[in-house]
Amino acid sequence: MGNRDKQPGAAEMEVLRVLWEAGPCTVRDVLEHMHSQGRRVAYTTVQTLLIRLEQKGHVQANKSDLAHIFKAKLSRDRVRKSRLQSLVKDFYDGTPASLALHLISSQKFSADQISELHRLIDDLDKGPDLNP
Amino acid sequence: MGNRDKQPGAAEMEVLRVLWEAGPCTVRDVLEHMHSQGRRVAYTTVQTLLIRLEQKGHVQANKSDLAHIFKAKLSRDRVRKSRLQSLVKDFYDGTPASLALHLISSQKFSADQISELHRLIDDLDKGPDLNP
DNA sequence: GCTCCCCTCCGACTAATGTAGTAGGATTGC
DNA sequence: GCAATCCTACTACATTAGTCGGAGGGGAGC
Repeated sequence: MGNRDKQPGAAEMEVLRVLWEAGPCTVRDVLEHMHSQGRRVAYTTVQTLLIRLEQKGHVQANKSDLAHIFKAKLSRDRVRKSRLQSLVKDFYDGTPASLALHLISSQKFSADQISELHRLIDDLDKGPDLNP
Repeated sequence: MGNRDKQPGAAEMEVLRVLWEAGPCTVRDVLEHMHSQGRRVAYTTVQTLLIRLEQKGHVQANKSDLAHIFKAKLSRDRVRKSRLQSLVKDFYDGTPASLALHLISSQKFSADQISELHRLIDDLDKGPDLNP
């Protein structure tokens, strides 16, 4: 027990998001991205966040240049998966399908989405394991 | 900004879960439920958790008897909704339908679930707003 | 009445998280 | 070569979350 799959905190997530969207960044790059999205935060705050993420192994730092370049090691997909799993575990009986059913029975869909759904479900019928 | 919709922490969630499942409880009730699920924790820890939840308005305390009785005010459904929303906002473009599509295209379903899906989607076709 | 147990109240400590200031080295523009 | 600028490193502080111990009140049983 201990470091199971603890989600990054909110501020750390904001930084990760920038890294995912913009690719490898210096502290200043991240800062500017955040500022341009209206997020008011100090240079050193971003720096601290990046360093902590690095210490946790969620970010990789290239320190060969003066301004270090930080790159996300933890993928967006991994975090998404983990968040999804924890939601499903806590509220949908551990069964992703339950969540799917819940969504479909309670959300509004556009016509496009409905045909997409039809297509997907028909695929499900035919053979769940055809496309790798 | 500030207290938007901050999710309860992990330990608080455990306590809430007991309250949701077992209904109104004393500190000891919650403690015993947790112990019986193998969760090792001290009496006063549970007490603190309950009191903090009360301070946040997530739990209501009836103090007329010697042993106070705590009842969840924050519903499981509300937390579920909030967790779902935040997942969708962060990873599915703000569109629950995207999550639904993703789930359906990436998860395995049982035959039963597939027919359930068919049923639901057909309903979607006919009239999305028929059943209130 | 005395003792024991259970309960609440209060305080406390640690770790994590969010936030940022300051010091001082390196780079660059003149 | 010097000043302005940018960067890192270090330190710090507040808040929140998780954890629990001890003091002291009140009721139950002898």
